Amino acid sequence: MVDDQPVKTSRRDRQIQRKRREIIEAATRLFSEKGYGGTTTRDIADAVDIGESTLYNYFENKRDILLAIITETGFLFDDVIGQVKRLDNRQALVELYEKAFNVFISRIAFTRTLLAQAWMDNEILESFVTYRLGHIAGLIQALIQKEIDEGVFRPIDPAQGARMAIGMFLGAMVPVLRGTEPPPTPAEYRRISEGIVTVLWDGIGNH
Amino acid sequence: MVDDQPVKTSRRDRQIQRKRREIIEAATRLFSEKGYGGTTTRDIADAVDIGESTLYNYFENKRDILLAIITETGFLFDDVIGQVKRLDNRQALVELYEKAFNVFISRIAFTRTLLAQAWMDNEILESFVTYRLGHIAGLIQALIQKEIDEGVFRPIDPAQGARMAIGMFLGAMVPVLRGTEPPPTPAEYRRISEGIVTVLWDGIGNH
Amino acid sequence: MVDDQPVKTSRRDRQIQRKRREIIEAATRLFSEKGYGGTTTRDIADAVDIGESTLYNYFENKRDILLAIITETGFLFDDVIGQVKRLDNRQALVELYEKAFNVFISRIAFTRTLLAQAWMDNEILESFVTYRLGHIAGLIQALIQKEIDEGVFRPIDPAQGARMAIGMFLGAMVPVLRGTEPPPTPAEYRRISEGIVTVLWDGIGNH
Amino acid sequence: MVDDQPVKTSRRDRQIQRKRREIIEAATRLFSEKGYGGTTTRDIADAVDIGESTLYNYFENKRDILLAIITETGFLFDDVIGQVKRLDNRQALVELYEKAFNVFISRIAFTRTLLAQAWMDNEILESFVTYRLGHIAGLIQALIQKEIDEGVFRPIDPAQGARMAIGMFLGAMVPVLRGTEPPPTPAEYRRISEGIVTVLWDGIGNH
DNA sequence: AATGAATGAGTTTTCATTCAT
DNA sequence: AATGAATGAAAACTCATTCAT
Repeated sequence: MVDDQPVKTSRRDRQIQRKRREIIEAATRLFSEKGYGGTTTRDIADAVDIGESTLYNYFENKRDILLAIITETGFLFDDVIGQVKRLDNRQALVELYEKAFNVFISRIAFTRTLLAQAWMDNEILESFVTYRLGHIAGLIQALIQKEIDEGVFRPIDPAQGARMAIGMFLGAMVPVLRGTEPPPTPAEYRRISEGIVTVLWDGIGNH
Repeated sequence: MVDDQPVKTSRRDRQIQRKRREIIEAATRLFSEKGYGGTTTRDIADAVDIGESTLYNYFENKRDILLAIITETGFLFDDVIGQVKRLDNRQALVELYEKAFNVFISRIAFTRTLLAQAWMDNEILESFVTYRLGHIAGLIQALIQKEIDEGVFRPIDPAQGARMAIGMFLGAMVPVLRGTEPPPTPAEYRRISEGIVTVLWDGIGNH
Repeated sequence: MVDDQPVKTSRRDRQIQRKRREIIEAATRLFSEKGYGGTTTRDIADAVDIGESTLYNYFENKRDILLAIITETGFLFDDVIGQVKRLDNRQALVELYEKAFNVFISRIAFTRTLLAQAWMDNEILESFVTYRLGHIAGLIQALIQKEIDEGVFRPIDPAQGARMAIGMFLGAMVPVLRGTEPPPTPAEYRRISEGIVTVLWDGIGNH
Repeated sequence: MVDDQPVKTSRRDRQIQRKRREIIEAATRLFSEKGYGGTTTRDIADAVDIGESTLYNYFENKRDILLAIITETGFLFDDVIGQVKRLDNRQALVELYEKAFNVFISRIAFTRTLLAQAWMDNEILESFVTYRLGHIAGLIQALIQKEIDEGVFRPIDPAQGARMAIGMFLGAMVPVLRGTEPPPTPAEYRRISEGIVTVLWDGIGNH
C-alpha cells in the first residue's frame, strides 16, 4: 500500500508524458509537412485522435507546442555539441560532421520545422539557433586559427572559413531536409564528412 | 483620334504595369518580413494605399501575388544563368559566384521570400527552384568532370562537389538573407567568391 | 459499534458541511470580485484547493453554487426581518436600519454578488429579493400609514414614502458595496440610521 | 459634378452612421436584457440581420461596442448636467430631478446596461460614472452647504445629505430600471421629484 | 479601374461538465 | 469522496474573397 503511492503517481506521470510525446511527435510531423501556420490545432488533435480541447490540457496554446518541440527535441543537439570536447584536429572535425549528420538526419521532421521557423521568427532563432550555431562556429574558427598558427593553413579569415565549413554541411543537408534527396546512410555521411574535410584541407585539386 | 487610341492604351497599360510593380514590391517586402502566411491582403493594400478589393483587379488572388513575385522577379536569375555561356575554368566559376551574389543581394527580400516559400511549397520549389538550381548544379558538375578528366582534380563525385560549391555559397548568403549579418559590399563578395573557389581548388591547406 | 454509526455519520456530515461552506465562501468572494460569469469553476476549485470535478460532489453545477450562496447566506437576512416584530414607531425604524446596515456590511461580498445577479436574473430576483424587500417595504408602508392616521405624517403615498426610505438606505450602502467608500463602523451607521430617519420625519429643514 | 463629391461622401457616411446606430441600439437592448457577458456577438449580428463578421467592420471588438454605447449615448447625460448652471435653490433641485428622471427613463435599456457594467467593471465606473456622479454630488453638497449657511438647514454633513438625495432618486429609479415597476409618466416623475425635495426639506412630518 | 461593405469558412481558445478509476 | 483526463459546444475574432456601385 505504502509502496503503491509512488508507483501510481509515476504511472500517471508516465501516461501524461506519453501523451505529450505523442502530441509533440504528431505536431512535428505536421509542422514539417505543412508548416506551423498551415497546421491547425484540429489537425494535430485529429492526428492524435483526441478532442481539440484536450490539447489544452497538455499545452498552454499552439505556440507552446512549437516551443515544446524545440526545447524537448532540441536537447539532442546539445548532446552533439557537448560531446565535442576538443576540436583540435582534422579528425575531430570529421567526427563532428558525422555526429551532426546523424542527429539532423535522425530528426529530419524536427530539423525542417526548426529551420522553417527560425527563418521567420526571431525569438526562435535567438533562443535556439543563434547560441548553438555560434558555439559550433566558434569551435571551428578556433581550429582554423590553430592550424594557421601552426603553419598548416594559409592565413585566411577564420570566420569566413567557418562559414564555408558550415555551408558545405548545409549543401549536403538541405536537399535531404527539403526532401529532394533521400537521407544518406551512415556509411554515406561518413564518406561525405571525410570528403568535406578533405576539400577544406586540400581542395579538390590534384596536388 | 485614331492615332490616339494605341497611345492611350499603352499609357493605360503602363499605368497598370506600374501599379502591379508597386504591389509586387510592397508584397515582396512584407512577405520577407512577416512571411506569406503572416501577411494579410490588407497589409499589402495598405502598403500601396489602395483598397483591399482593388488588389483583385491586378491579381487573381493572394497566391497569385506570390507567384507573380516569383516569376516577375525570378527572371533576373535567368539572366545570371543565361550569361554563363561556358563554365569551363576556375575564373568562370569565380565570376558566376560574383554574379550570383550580386543578384541575390540586390533582391534580398525577394530571395528570402522565395527560399521560405520553396522550403514548404512543392509547387514553388519545382516550378522555380528545381530547374534553375539543377541547371547551375549541372554546369558546376560538368566543370568538375572536365577538371577531373584533365587531371587537374582528383576523381571525386561531381555531384557531391557541386553540392559543396553550392553549400559554400549558402554559407555566405544565409546569414545575410536571415538578417544576422549585413550584406557584403561588391568588393567583399568578390573576395568571398575568390576565397570559395580557392578553397575548392586548393583547400585552406598551406601547400 | 452500533452507537458509533450515527456518530460516524454525523462526523462525515459535518465534514461535508464544512467543505460546502468553504466552497460557498470562496465562491462568494470570487463572484463579488469578478462576477458570476467572470468566475470559472476552476477559479473556485483552486481557491479551495480541490480538483475541479470535486466541486460536483457538493453541487449539481455552477449555478447551484450561486443558488446555495443565496439561500444559505440569505437566511441571515431573514433573521433581521424576523426580529422586526413591530415596526410601529420612529425608534423601531432606526433599529431596523441599524440591523440592515449591520447584516449588509458584515456580508459585503455576498450582498454585492446578490445585487449584481438580481439585476439581470429574474429567477434570483423573484426567489430571493422580491419577497424580502416586499416584506420590508410593507412594514415601512404600514408604519407610514399609521403615522398618517395618527396625524403625525402628512398624507403622502405610503408606497412612495417606502421607496424613499429604502432609497436612502441604498444611497448609503451602494458606494460601500461598490467599493468606492470604506465600510462604516457600527458607530457610523448608527449615526447614519438616525440621520436618515430624522430626515424622513423632519427633513433637513431648520424648523 | 463638383458638388456631387461631398454629397456622395456624406451619403455614404450617413449610411455607415446609420448602421452603427442600428448595431448600438440592438446591442443596448440585448445587453440590458441578457447582460454584456450573456450576449454573444452572434446575438447582436442576428438582431441587425448581418453576418457576425460584418460587426467588425464597424467596431474593433465586442467591448468596443459596449464603450461606443456608453460614450455615444452617455453624452445625453452630459446635457442634463450641463444645463444645471446653478443649483442654488429648492426649485432648481426639483428641476434637476425631473431632468434626471427624464433622461434615465428615456434610455432605460442604456441605463440598465451602464449600471450593470459599472457595478463590476472599474474602467467603466471610472471613465463614465465617477466623474458625472461626483459632479452632481458636488452640486448638491454645495446647495446643502449654502442652505446651512443661510440658516435654512440644520448643520448636517453635506456629503451624507447628498447621498440621501441621490439615494431617493435611486429608490424611485431602480424598480423601473429593473423592470419591476412601469416607467412613470412625465407627470408622475414631476410629482415624485417634488415629493423627494419636500421630504428633504421638511420630512414627512406634519409640522 | 476603384472600392466600401459584406461575409463564409475557418481558427484558436475557453469552460462547464462527465466519467472512469 | 476525490480527481485527472477528456470533451462538446460555444465564444470572439480573422481574413481572403465577392459584388454592387
